[in-house]
Amino acid sequence: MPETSGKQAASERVFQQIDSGSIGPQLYRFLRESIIRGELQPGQALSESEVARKYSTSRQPVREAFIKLAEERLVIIQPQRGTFVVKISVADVLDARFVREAIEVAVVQEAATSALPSAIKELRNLIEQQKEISHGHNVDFLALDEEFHRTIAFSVGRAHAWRVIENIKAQMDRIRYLSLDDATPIPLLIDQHTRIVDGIEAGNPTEAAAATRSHLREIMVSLPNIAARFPDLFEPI
Amino acid sequence: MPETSGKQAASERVFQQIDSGSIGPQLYRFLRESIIRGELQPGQALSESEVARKYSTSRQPVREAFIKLAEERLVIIQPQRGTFVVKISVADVLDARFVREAIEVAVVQEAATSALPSAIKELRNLIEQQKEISHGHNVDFLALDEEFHRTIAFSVGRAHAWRVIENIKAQMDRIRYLSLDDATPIPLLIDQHTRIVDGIEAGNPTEAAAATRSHLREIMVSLPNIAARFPDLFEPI
DNA sequence: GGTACTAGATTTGCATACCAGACATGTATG
DNA sequence: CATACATGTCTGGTATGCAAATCTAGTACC
Repeated sequence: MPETSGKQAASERVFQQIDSGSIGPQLYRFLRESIIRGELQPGQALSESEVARKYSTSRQPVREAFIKLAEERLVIIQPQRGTFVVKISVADVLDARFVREAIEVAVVQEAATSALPSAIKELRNLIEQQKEISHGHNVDFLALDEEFHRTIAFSVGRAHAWRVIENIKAQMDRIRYLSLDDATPIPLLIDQHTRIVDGIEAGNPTEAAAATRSHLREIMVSLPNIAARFPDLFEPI
Repeated sequence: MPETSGKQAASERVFQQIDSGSIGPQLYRFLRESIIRGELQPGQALSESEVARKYSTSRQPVREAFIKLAEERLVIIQPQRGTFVVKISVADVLDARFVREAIEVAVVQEAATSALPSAIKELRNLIEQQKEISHGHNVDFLALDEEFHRTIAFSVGRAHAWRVIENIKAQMDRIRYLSLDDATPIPLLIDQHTRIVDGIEAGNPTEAAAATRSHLREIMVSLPNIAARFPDLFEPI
């Protein structure tokens, strides 16, 4: 214990990446990513004190992180029993998808009526980057895909709408990480991205919306397969 | 201090209404309502220890409530400075309205294609109740209005979508409480509700969506007036 | 062998103690 | 008079201790 006070040297912590701010939110982001990536298995127990020990902090920030995760339905806190990574619920995924489609379609329609040329250029640029992803690096595609959707929202000043989507999206992302290999082929997704930008550039909200809808419905194709392949990770229906 | 242990008799607490669960979430709901109703003024400081004393609890649950309120942008936590009720931001209200419209239009469209007769009956019933509200009891109308919208969502199994709306709605509700007297006349709002249900019953998603959109845009009419009338309660642009 | 019970270990919720940073105020200094 | 500075008091962030509920293991008993 070389530290004189409670505050730990930030660089000692495993989860300290480029994160800033106080420990609670940092832990939240770290655990959230771990759950989404499947590194923390559905059903697994997460005790406050255990996590606190592991990351050299106290129970307090851990507790705050747990509460946030519980609001997103990524963990469930059972008082006096324990906190557990929730199994993936098909219903939750579909609920999240529904809300995401509703918001994102509205955003894209706005973009189709008012996006600046610079934004369209940025989107085309992102699509080019997506094309350059080597076969098998599907994780990299996920990041670029997220950036693509976020860029659309920000291009019309809908940062708040994106924040709502971002929260909700966690449930969908768990599926995407599970289906890294047998999901919709990347070239097809890139085509869909292209259609979206085409609709935006053409100033055609209807077309852009339709393209966004079919793009966001791809997950409904892979979902049943994934649920069948990993029954242990899913909530029984 | 007649209590032997830390746990207080629940009935002693002011905010104990019909609330259940642990103290943190209860406090959250209570403070949230207080802010929405304007009983806690925008700009007002809320110290953790002060609130804890006032409601005979410790700082811990208060802290959890503050964090939740901060996520909804109802308060802002400034470390080592204080926590303050945020002034109403016109941009935040419009952001919330945009997302709400997107989600709720999607829900209503679903309702128009698959709502059961029993749900339609319930909605008509709610409209009748709204008509019976005596002049000047606008607060009662707010409750029935909320129930109307929630009923539509639940009638098509979109509880999750409603939960998202509910969170976001806080920003809009602050305006509605400020504009209790000079807002859109209640009979007009009831007409709009009727149009929505008509569209649903007719199985006409387009009509139901259009009615919902215009209904949810009413706030944009009153917003500038309110912002002009209560400049102190609003974030300077 | 099976069942009821008890003791211990864990769990989260809540309370309390301590810390560093921000701020207001009063004072000394130019 | 103005400015720099010391200081006391507030804040939220963190650490820790305690209580109640729950689960587990083992044991005694039938």
